[in-house]
Amino acid sequence: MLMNQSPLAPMVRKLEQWATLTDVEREALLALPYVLQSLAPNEAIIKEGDRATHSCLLRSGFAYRQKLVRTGARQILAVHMAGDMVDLQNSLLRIADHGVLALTAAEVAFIPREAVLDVAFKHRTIGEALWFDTLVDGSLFRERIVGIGRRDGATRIAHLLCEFGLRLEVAGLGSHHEYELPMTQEELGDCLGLTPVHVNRMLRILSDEALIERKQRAVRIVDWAGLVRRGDFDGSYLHMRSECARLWNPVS
Amino acid sequence: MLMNQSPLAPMVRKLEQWATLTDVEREALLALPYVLQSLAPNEAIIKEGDRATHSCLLRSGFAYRQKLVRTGARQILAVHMAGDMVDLQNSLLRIADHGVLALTAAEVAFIPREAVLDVAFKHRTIGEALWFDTLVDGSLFRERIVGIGRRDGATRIAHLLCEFGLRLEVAGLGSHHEYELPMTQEELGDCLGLTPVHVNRMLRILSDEALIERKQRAVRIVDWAGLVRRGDFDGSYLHMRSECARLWNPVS
DNA sequence: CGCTCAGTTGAACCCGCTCAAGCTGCGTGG
DNA sequence: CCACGCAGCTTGAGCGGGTTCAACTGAGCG
Repeated sequence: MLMNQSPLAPMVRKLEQWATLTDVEREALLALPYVLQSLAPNEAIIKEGDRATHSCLLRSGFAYRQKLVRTGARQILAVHMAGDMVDLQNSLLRIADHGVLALTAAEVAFIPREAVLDVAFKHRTIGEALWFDTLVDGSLFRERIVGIGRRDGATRIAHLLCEFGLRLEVAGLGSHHEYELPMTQEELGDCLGLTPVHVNRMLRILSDEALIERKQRAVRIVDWAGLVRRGDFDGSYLHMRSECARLWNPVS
Repeated sequence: MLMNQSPLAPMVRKLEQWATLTDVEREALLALPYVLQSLAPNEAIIKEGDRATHSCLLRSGFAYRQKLVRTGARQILAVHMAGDMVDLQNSLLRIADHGVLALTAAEVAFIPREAVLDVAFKHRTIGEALWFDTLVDGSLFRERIVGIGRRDGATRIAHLLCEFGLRLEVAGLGSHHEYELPMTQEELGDCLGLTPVHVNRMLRILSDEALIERKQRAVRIVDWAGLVRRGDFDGSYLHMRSECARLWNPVS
């Protein structure tokens, strides 16, 4: 089993965060049919309103979900990174209620919706893991609602920086306290319900408070515990394995 | 099969919105083990941080999901009505990342988590319907993010009034253009990321614009098409059967 | 009849927005 | 190798939607 050479290997890695898979199950996942594709920044994976026939595994790069309002403003709903299944949501619901786009250059694998459902219901553990994955996405949406609804600008940004660092580290893409942000300040604003100008000012404040250091898009978190406090961050909502809890709960 | 007399009948009704069930499947659902309970307003169904062992069917009344921030502010994430499965999210994820409380007096049926999973994976159609149900919850979360992040107060309220009316009508609990709001203005505010004072003023504006009429909590939508426009409402995100589309798309 | 909770209204304030100008880094081409 | 262009970042000044604080009204209830 040459798992690491399969284009679908990142999906196996991801699902093993949620469940322990047997060899048979891993093979069943790797045997899924797929079509590979490379995407340029801002190229659409699926457009709002489209009929989704395929699910999409993000193999490299970053992607984001978005919705537009009548005035033309954009709201970014979530940012995804290599290993994420970026379109279980839309593909299972059939009609896409939101768009998914490449944030950076990205490689994706499209898997037919029916094949995903078949493997999910043939192998209960896989099914539970996929379902769980969509539920964790939901948990991130909930935390986003709380942030935008009830936290001020600086807190929102601090929170996002914590979340992003942790997710990158768990995905094996970097360190939680030093990484490259793949988005512009405008995109950050659309993510957090702020204007780019305000994002800029709030980032400066976090720097001035000696919580982070920045050089272009590179972020170094100088005072992790401080940023966690500043961002009112409690990572339980990420539903990661318990080992990670030390990162947002400095006491334990 | 005395379906209508089973306390679990509302769940069957709900799932049949998402899938066509056979008699065998209906019976399998009604045969699920459960424990009934009555709840007073603001009584907790599950608290944030608890280990969830049961899923919960809301048989009557209203319930809501919430998260608290450090400052003490509350964000209401979703409001649920009779027939909704209010805790698939938490119970499948095991550790509750948000609390669920009764909004009004309510009757619920607790179903063991494992029994739900068993029936979902034994009957694929049921499994798909339950999964679909959690995905639709996710879709509502996404729309909420858009509203709070990118729409102003009056628009948010108009949008919520449209959503609520439609959901009540589809659940068989009322008419989309005339119903009783089960929440206080403070709760509305916590739902929409506004203060109660501002909710009050925005409701007045919608009245002044002759879109709605109010008498205490009773809402009558005088100009449905106008409110849909005012609230930038497009109900696709509810993923209802296509017949409903006429309600938010006055053209067709 | 008086208490309490929800709703209503007014006035002052402030966080975040808007508009606008300048800056920085970097790719491109002459 | 420099000039140019452009996209993203930075900073300032003024404005406004929504908040905060506070007082008052009204309905339900013991």
